[in-house]
Parts: sequence; C-alpha cells; structure tokens
Amino acid sequence: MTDLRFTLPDKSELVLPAGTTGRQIAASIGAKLAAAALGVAVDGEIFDLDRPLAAGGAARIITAQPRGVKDGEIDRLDREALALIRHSASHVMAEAIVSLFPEAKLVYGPPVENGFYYDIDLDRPLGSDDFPAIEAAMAKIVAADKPFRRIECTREEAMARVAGDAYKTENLRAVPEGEVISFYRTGDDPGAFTDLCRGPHVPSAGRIGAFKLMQVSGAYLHGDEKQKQLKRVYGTAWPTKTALEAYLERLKLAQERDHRKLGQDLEIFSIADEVGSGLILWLPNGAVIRQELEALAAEREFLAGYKRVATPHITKAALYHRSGHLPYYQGSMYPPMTLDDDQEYYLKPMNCPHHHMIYLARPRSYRELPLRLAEYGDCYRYEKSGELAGLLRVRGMCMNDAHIYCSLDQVREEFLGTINLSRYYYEMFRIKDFWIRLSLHSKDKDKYIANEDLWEKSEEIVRDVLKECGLPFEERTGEAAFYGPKIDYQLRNVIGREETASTTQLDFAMPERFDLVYTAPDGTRRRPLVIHRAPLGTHERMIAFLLEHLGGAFPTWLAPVQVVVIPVAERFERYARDIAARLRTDLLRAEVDDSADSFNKKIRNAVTGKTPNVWIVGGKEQAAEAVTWRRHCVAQQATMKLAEAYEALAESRRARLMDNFPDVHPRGWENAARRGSDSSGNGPEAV
RNA sequence: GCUGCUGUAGCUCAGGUGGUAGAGCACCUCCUUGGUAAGGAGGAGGUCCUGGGUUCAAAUCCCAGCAGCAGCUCCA
Repeated sequence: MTDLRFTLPDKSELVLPAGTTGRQIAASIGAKLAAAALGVAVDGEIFDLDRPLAAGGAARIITAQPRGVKDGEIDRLDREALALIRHSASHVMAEAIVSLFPEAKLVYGPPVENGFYYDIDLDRPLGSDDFPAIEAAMAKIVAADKPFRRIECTREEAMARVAGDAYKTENLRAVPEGEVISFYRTGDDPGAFTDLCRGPHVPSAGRIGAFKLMQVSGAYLHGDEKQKQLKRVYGTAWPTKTALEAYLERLKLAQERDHRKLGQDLEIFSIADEVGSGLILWLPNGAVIRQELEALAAEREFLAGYKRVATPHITKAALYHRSGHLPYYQGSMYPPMTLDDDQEYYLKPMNCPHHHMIYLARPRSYRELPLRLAEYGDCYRYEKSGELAGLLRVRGMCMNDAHIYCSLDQVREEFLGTINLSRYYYEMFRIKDFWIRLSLHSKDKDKYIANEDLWEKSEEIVRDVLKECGLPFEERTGEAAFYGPKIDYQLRNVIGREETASTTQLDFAMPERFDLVYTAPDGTRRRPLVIHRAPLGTHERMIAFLLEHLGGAFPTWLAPVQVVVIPVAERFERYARDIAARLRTDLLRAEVDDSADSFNKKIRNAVTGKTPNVWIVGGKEQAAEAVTWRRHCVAQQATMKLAEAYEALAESRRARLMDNFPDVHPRGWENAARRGSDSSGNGPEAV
C-alpha cells in the first residue's frame, strides 16, 4: 500500500495512507471542517465522506457553508453540497414512502435544480394530503441520524438483491459493464431500508437539515408517453431551516413577477372561458404594447429592406397538402371547416405557405433577391390542454414573422442580418439571461430531408456566422427542423421555465414543395433558399417575457399610460389638463388624475400602476410654467420648464430609451433629461 | 392528453362536521383635500365554475364535464 498525495484548494499538499477517507482529510485540516463536511471531491469526482479513497488528487472538502459570501446568498451555496443533501433527502423520502405504502415500487430519484424527486410506481392516488404523513416519517428518519452505509457488490449479487423488482433490475442492467455497483442502507441493521444507488450521500440522515415536499405529478417511465405513468413526488431540501425559508420566500417573490399576475393587475390581457383557453383578449393597455412592438418591428424591418405583406386567417386544405403540413401536423391544427361544396378550410397554423404564394404571385428574377416578406401574422395551433400557460403557450398567437428568399451565396449575409436584428432587440430590451441554441441535423434519414451536401454547407454557414458575431452558443445535434438548421434564442421565465423566444431557420424543403424559382442572370431557372425568422417571437410570448423582465414597469415608449399629470389641489386641474392636452397633440399617452382621491392617494396609484412618468403641478409650477417630474425608476425628482419636459419626454419616446432602468439617468437624472438627445449607451446602434 | 391540486363579489381571500353567504381592496355617491405610497361616511355588487345525483335542505357530500395551476409528454 502506497501513500496517497492530495492537493488542497490552497495548493498545500497532504500525504495520507491509502484507504484514507474524506473525513480524515478534513480532520487533518481542522476539527471544525471535519464537523461541517458532507463529502469530498477528488479531481472533481465526489465521494462519500467515509468512503476509503483509492487514489489521490486535487481534494476539496464539500460543506454546506457558503463560500466567501454573505449570509442569505443562498443562490451560491455550494451546488455540490446541495446535490448531496437533496440526493440523500430523496433517499429518505423513498424510505418514508415505502414504510407507509409497502406496495410502492421505487424507480428513480435524483436531485434536481431546486430540490429532488422520486419516481414511484404506486396504484393508490397520492396527493398533498399525504405529505404530512410522509414528512413526519422522513423527520423521524432524519432525527434518528443513522449513517448511510455504502454496500458494494458484484453484478450477480446485485441481481439477486433486486430480484423481483422489475424497475431496479432494469436500472441495474443500465449500469455500464465494469462500473462499481453499490447499494445504500440506512444504518447497520441488515434488514434496514436499502436502495440500489450510485451515491454519494451525506454521511448520515441527520445532515439533511431542512426539507419540504412540494408537489406530486405524473411522469412517464423513461419520459416515454407510451410507457406507464408513475407518480413523481417533488421535494426541496436545504442545509438549514433559514435557507429553506429563504427559498420559499423567493418562490413567492417570483410569483409576484409572474406575467399572469402582472397582466391582470395592470390590465394587459384577459382570458375568458367563453372565448376559449389559450385565446387571448388584449385589453386596451395590452393593445398599446402590441401596437408599439409592431411599430418597432415595422421600422427595423423597413430599415433592413423587408417588405410588408398581409395574408388571410383561413385557407383551403390544398395549401397545407402542398406545404406538407397535412397530414403530419393535423393533430396540432384546428379541425377544418367544411363548406357546401365539400371544400375544407383550415385556420392557418403558420404564415410561410401564404408567403410562398406571394412569392409565386408572379415570376421572380435574381434581381429581386433577397426578397424579404414580413408580416405580424395571426396563427392558430391546437396545443394540448395541459400545455397551455398564460401568454407563454397559447392557441392563438401573432408572430413577428418574415421569410427571406435568397440564393445560396446570399444565405450568409441574410442569416447575419437576422441575428443582428435579434441582437438589436435583446440589447435594446436589456435581456441578458438567455442562451442561443444551434440545432443541427443528425444522420437519421427518417427525420431529415436527404440533401447531405446542402445540410453540410448550410450548417457550416450558420455556425460561422454565429462565431463571427462572437455570440456564445450551444450546438444540439438532431434537433434541427426536418427542413434545415436553426438558431433559437432560449429565454427563462420567472418560474424557471424555458421557452424559445426568437428563432431563425433555414429551409431547403419548402422551395421544392412550392416549386419556388427565380430566373438567374444566364436565363436559367434556379431555386431560392428560404429563411424563416421571428426575432420578436410572438406578441404573446414576448409580452409575457417583457412583463416579467421589467416587473411590469415599462419604459416610456411602451407604457400604456406614459404620463400622469397630478395636480396638488383641485385649483390646478385646469393647468394639468392643458399640459396633458398638449402632450396628446404630440401623440403621447397622457392623462390627468382628476379623481376625488387625495393627493397622496393619486401618487400611490401612479406608483402601483407603474406609470413611468408622473408630472406634479401646483402653484409653484404654474407660476414658473414648469412641472415637477417624478420617475417610476428613480428616487429623485426634478422641477423643470414645460418646454424642456416636453422635449425630454418626446425624445425618450422617439429614441425608445429604456428609461425604466435607473442607470439611464446617471447622477441626478434631471441632467440626463435635459440633455435629451444624448442617447449614448441607451441602445445599440442601427443594424 | 396524463398525474396531482384548485374553482365563493372585478381582485385577494374567510365561510369545523349540510340549514339559500362575509371581509379588505377596487367600484358608485356625498363630504374633505396646497405638496410626494392609502382622508372620511354611506351605497351597490354574488347563477358560490357548469350539469346531474343524494337529501326535507347542497357553496359544503357523490358523479361527470369545463377552466386554472404545478409537473410529465409535446411544441412545424
């Protein structure tokens, strides 16, 4: 037996005899560390604290102490420590459930982002009513604080142990040949709860700290809809009760930012049973935001050389036969309307076929390419009921759609143009929490159209363009659309759910199906490529994200009410009304709060209503032909001449300043407002 | 679509074990109001999600449906 050499995080070296454990490493550093230790990482691999180590390397003791951060910064608690705690909590929950329902069969129970779950096959209904009993049983196990004993064995021994348990037998078969097979047992009693598990776990049940069961849901075995549906019990676990409570508090705070709540409070949209689920009623405030987004898109697209088109909402079946969407996608289309002459009409699930028809409206020349056809188009898709969620997943949506028809040697530049457009929007909205996915094809012949040469070429182009832009992205093989590679901007909402917000897709299938051609300089007929793109996604999804991203506090240019003028007393209502009327002649959305509310209440209403600009007027202002300007985003306020205020407000609207971010108004925003036309740093330059 | 939870006034929610509903905010009316997050008084407002069933009697119990929420699956 040779000694093992460990390098500690501070670069010091430690030499211990072979078979030493993480606990001994920790103890040799300090008693306090040994007491706090939950596990040990050697060269990145995590081991049970008491597991004899076979090899040395870079060693790090895992504790639940936040590393070098202040109390309460639970986000940065050691992820590995949390995973250990949660994996063990999952194990304890399984033990508790089996003790209460002996017929329950355990399947799989990993730690996940904010907690853990265990998939269980149990025919009895399981609901939150059962949580107190399960939690009580878990608490008992945790209080007993028995060590988790690791039992390693051969494949044959393991097979004998799990005999009769189809799920665990299957799990065991999935363990790669040559990998160590282990079970974990609670305590030393040979009859105690034992589960096939790769580990690692915290040293003993008492180290779990605080846990709470969160919910139960169905989950298909292996994630396959055709397989049996299991019961998945979700829980969360934290090193301390304080950390658990902070997490629950965070969840509550997130709910305050939920677009469904903000959308209701701020009267953005509404959904009515009598209209249908997933079908959005845009209230006046929401309609303003849509209108502003459309104006933004129209402007950017005009500058980028797009032409606007408009197409109908219903269309004969023949078009979707031609596009290939029938019958393959019929399941997610609304069923057809059949007219007297047996003609079937469908609600359109996408705009591309119509745009292709516009392309086909007359013969096209190479001189017209790239031809960019844009439309904010309404589409209807029959999404499964369980998939609908507020504005994020709907059945009726309005897409920021466009199709670019171009030749292969134009693809690169056009793709770059669409990426720059997306990037412009994201920078302008200051959306930073997103990632870009490049979806590529696989060799699966059933899934992708056969044109390996075109695939290779186009994927190369798209990848190059992304690299050239310097945008970080992740490649996903086998996730491309059947007709070509695509780039998606993935956003996370406030609940942590991820959705595609923007997309750019290359298409070499549709030009074939629609027999799209153009006449080349040499007089021959050539086929264009099609780029589908939707940088602002759909109104529904984009406004949902904006609501959550901005917490409902829209910048002046987007805000449904841009200015509320509040007189300090009734005597000044006339002055206030004159100001608002003047603002409205500049097409600014200005209102006077001439309600019977007290002055204080009016201020409060403007604040809770998240109006970006509040102009207060009284005797002082009237005498000076001025207003006192209070912004939603900054603590300061400033009194300024009306002429200046009008100009600053109009400029904010014109330049689409994100003036809801306090840093747009550095060091006393009144100066920033006075500068007016200086928009540097407030938005990207033109694409 | 599947698993679980939920559905009471415009909103947020109370209404042990069956006896035809209540609060706060919002709304309306009146009074009050000269300076930065809730002035006061009064009033109006409910098919208790829908449809069946049990019962002398159902917001409450049972069944079915619809809708919402979380998750699974799916997402051209």
